[in-house]
Amino acid sequence: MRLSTTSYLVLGMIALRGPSTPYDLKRAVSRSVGYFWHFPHAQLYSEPDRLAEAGLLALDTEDSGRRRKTYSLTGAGRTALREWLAAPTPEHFEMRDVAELKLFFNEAGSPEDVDKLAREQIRQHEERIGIYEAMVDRHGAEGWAEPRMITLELGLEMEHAALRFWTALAEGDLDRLRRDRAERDPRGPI
Amino acid sequence: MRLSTTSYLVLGMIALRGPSTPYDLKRAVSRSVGYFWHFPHAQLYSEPDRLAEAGLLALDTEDSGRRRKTYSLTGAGRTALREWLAAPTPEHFEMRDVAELKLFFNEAGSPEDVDKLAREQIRQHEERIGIYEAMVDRHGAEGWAEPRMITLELGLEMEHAALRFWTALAEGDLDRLRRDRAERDPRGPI
DNA sequence: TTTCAGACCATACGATTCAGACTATTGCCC
DNA sequence: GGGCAATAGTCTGAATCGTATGGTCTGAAA
Repeated sequence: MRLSTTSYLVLGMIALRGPSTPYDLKRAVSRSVGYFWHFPHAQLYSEPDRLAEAGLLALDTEDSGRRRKTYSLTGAGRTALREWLAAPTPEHFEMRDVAELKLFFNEAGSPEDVDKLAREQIRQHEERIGIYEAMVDRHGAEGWAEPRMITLELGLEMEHAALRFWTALAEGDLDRLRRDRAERDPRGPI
Repeated sequence: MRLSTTSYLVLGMIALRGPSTPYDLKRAVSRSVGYFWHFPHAQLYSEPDRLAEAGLLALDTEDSGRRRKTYSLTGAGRTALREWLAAPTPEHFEMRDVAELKLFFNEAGSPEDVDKLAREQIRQHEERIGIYEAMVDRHGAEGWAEPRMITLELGLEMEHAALRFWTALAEGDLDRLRRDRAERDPRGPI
């Protein structure tokens, strides 16, 4: 069976959290990786069944009340996950950013559009930075010891990059952005 | 009819390029927005027909040889595009980054995995920066006058952010990343 | 003149993904 | 025992996806 990113998301989440119900997964995803990659929750209900069929998860069904289904990793599941983690990652990230698309097409619109767009993006990215910082705070100064907090740092770096860009654009000072970048990364182009 | 991001991609591209065949669109996309957002080319063949049906594009079919179909914007099409460009953009960008996912689940793998991942990402982002810089060069120092070059600047800013992160991770110096960021964005959290 | 490579161009299709509406259950407070 | 929020799960039609396949045109080698 072909394993998709969603498959590994499920395997990974169960590896980190221990045995989980689809609802557990849904909540865990929405409070972590869901911030940068959206996975529709319906998949988190159907995917575990596929994985169980393939022998990568073991299923345990409550025999009273809601009959919740709890899935746990099998040896094969853990192996599949480990192999994925160790394998090369050739795909470059994909940045699905509607704002960037609109910016690209701005010639077809009016200049005020760009202005409004930039201000809106600044607000959005500041808000997101606030959320991420709050998460960092909640885990205390020693949070960085926790491996799964590390991605937050990547998220913050990206958010700040976007914020700098839209701010420079709003202030009509893209040249300064370029100069700053050149200064900071002295290795220069390539 | 419900217009998707792909719809606006097609409308926008035709607005920028003038009348185009699906193949034109496919190439234009692959050399521009395709770098940050992947659109499967099959859609660029089917979507124009939907838009033509909705009256947003006009269709002109070659009457010899390949019978290529050329689509151009109608008034309604231009209006739809303008409205989209002027409308708010509530969605936050989505960063589909398999490397980030793997990093999040790294507890389930081995430390060498993270190391390999980081080195690979550094290579990838440096390569991509090279590509973007080459594009900038090709358009000369005055390139920034061209509106559609602006998105490249956002792309570069994001690439450098990712590069800084993975470099810091490889060097085990995430704290420095945080300090640098705090220094650069003195407004602090939020 | 034939043929062949390689670019150009287009469609088809089954599988997966998707949004989001909809339903049902549970625990708890009043 | 009514109301409500949180919990938990299902369904559906539509959109999207990757990929395989199959034409067509140009130019240069043979």
